[in-house]
Amino acid sequence: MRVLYVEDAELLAGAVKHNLEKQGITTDLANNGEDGLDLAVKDIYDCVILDIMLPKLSGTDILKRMREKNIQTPVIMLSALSEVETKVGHLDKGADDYLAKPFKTAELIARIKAVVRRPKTVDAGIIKYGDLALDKTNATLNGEQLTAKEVEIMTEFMKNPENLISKEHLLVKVWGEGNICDDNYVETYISRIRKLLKRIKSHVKIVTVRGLGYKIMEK
Amino acid sequence: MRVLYVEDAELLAGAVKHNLEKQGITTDLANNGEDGLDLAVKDIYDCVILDIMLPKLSGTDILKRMREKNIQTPVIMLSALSEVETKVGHLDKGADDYLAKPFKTAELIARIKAVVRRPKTVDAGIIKYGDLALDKTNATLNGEQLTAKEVEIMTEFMKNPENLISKEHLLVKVWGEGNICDDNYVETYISRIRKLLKRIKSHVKIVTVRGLGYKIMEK
DNA sequence: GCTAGAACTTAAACCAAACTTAAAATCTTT
DNA sequence: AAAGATTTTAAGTTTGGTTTAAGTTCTAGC
Repeated sequence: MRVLYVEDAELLAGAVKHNLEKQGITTDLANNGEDGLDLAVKDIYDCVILDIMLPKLSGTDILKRMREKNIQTPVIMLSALSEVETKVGHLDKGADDYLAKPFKTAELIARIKAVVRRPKTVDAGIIKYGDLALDKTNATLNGEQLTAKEVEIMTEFMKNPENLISKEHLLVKVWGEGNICDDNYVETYISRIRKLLKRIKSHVKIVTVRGLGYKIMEK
Repeated sequence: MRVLYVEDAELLAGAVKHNLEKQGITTDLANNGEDGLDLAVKDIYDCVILDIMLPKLSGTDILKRMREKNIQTPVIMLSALSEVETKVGHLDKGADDYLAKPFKTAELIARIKAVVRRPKTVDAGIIKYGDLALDKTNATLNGEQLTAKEVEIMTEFMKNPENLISKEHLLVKVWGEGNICDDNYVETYISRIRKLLKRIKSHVKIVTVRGLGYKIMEK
């Protein structure tokens, strides 16, 4: 088991690391938010423990960025503040548990185990942009069922939000290199997807850039 | 959302019930362990909240009996004691979360939501979804006898409710890696299972996602 | 404001994927 | 070894995503 602990109080961090490792939990430390986010993104951990008050980037921000990047590692938030609202807020923002400072290492270990033991969300192939969430594994956009081609097109847009994507690019990615290219394929599907976006009342729009292609933007 | 709250301090129980219901969470109350266990066994809840110190049967006992009976409803334990060991112990015995008294209702609500949101634990012999209960040890679905292959297929669906499952996945899981793959195996069985679902008048449907696979959903 | 090319929309046709059914083969049980 | 249950095979049918095509609307440049 391997965890990341992002904490600026170095004395505390060292003590916790020592205690966790006594229990066989390898612990990486970061003493500021930027380094923490960096490690959380680069390396694979079983669990990430985030202090909220941190230099450079708060724990809340790290959590947010991680989930944006689609990293679904379990996260436990730590804070000296015991305000209930904060707790509620974090759990809703994608944290898996919350622990108030000061805490006993035994309790932290229990929480880590509980959180790691939970079955993984099957493989969160979810890409988010604006108010949209594309679930590639389930082929749904905000819960609406999509067809295979619709998924592939939306993937291209959502992987490159606000970036121009040419019809040729879509033809290659979705229909494959070999096939004869007819822009009307793309146009037909764009039309259908726009209808869908309107139906689900999304604020995200597919904008046409005449002669060049399309891009998605928030209204 | 519907929860059961087992608590002998009636004043507290009433207040919590009131606050939960304000948030749209239907709350059943029991003021002793026996009634609590009874309700937990008979009715279907999204979450069960157990005080530990209770007349007749302790919260710990209720938890134990529930898990023995293979009821996998999420459980949150409450206690005035804040000893870490107790917390650790309960989490290891199958509780899903732990909250120390006194607590604020907002915090309880956050925990309930977090715990309900988690994907279901499955290893157990009985898996439930919607109005279906698949008993793997007896090979029955709502009492109807199933064949071995039918059980395995339903297991895959019910372990991942509302999630897309491809034919290839089913072929591997049910027929094994080595075998020659013919989608028609899956199709014939899906057809039979659909007939069965109709016969028992279940609200659960197997939905086809053309080109991608199947998923189960409540009508 | 006119025009031509680009982009959009719609509906119908097509065809591979999915469904159903029943009979043959295989495995189990007595 | 026969009876019964389950699984596999096969063939005919249906369905719906994709393609095709035709008509309409938009937009940039004159």
